[in-house]
Amino acid sequence: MENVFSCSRTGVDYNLIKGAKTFIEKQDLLLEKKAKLFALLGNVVRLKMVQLFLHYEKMCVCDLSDVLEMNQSPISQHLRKLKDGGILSSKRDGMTIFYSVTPDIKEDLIRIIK
Amino acid sequence: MENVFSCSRTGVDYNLIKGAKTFIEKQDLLLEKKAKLFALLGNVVRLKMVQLFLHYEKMCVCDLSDVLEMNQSPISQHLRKLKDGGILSSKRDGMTIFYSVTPDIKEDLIRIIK
DNA sequence: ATAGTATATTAGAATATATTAATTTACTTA
DNA sequence: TAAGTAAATTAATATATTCTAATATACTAT
Repeated sequence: MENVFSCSRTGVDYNLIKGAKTFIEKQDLLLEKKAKLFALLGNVVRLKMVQLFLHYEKMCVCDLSDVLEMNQSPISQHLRKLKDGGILSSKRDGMTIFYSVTPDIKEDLIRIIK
Repeated sequence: MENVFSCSRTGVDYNLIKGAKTFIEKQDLLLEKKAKLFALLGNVVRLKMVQLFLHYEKMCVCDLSDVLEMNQSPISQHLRKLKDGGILSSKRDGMTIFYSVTPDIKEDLIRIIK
């Protein structure tokens, strides 16, 4: 069997390596999912949006456009990403579409953003 | 004075908009900092690394290379980013450089990653 | 129906990110 | 001191991200 370890260093506990491999592989899907959430929050515009939603309950594209002083297009695009990621939900009210934090994830967001 | 609001919708509380603007501007630097942290955790390789460090205390480049089955170069590059971001610290021990979570940030990481 | 408005989408350009491959650095140890 | 090893760096490529600008869609309200 060929050597699957990268370095020829001594004093390494190969069982520990194997254990760590199993440990991290078991969480693969979960960590992938979490990484996606963090990536969404890793853009300062989206993080500001989420922070606003945590304090103002609901806002429309125009509101965010005014508050963040950005064009409507990128606001819409960020909102879609947040919606696709399950962070936001939307609901039409007359001519306006209001976004708000998806209830399921609200507590997680508060804990994460603190 | 020209109209600084993006939509000509009615029934909007402009004081609320201004309030939200102030609210978010006050947190600008903090949110920028947090977004950087989330961006670091937003890559699944780095997230796995951090998760490993939270459970195994310290690891070297070779360990991570073996556990994550990746070449040494990208491991080193991710480690540098995590170090630059204040998440990891390093310490040489003989021929090996061990990385570990910076104590200051450990509790935050546990809370965030959960 | 028609006009108007809020929002969504698309294409394109600029920038950022992540990996590979090769090389260099910095240290250890014989 | 010289050879060897772990780790860091660099350059190049591929891919992803974010914004702008233009256009399309979906609804409202007259």
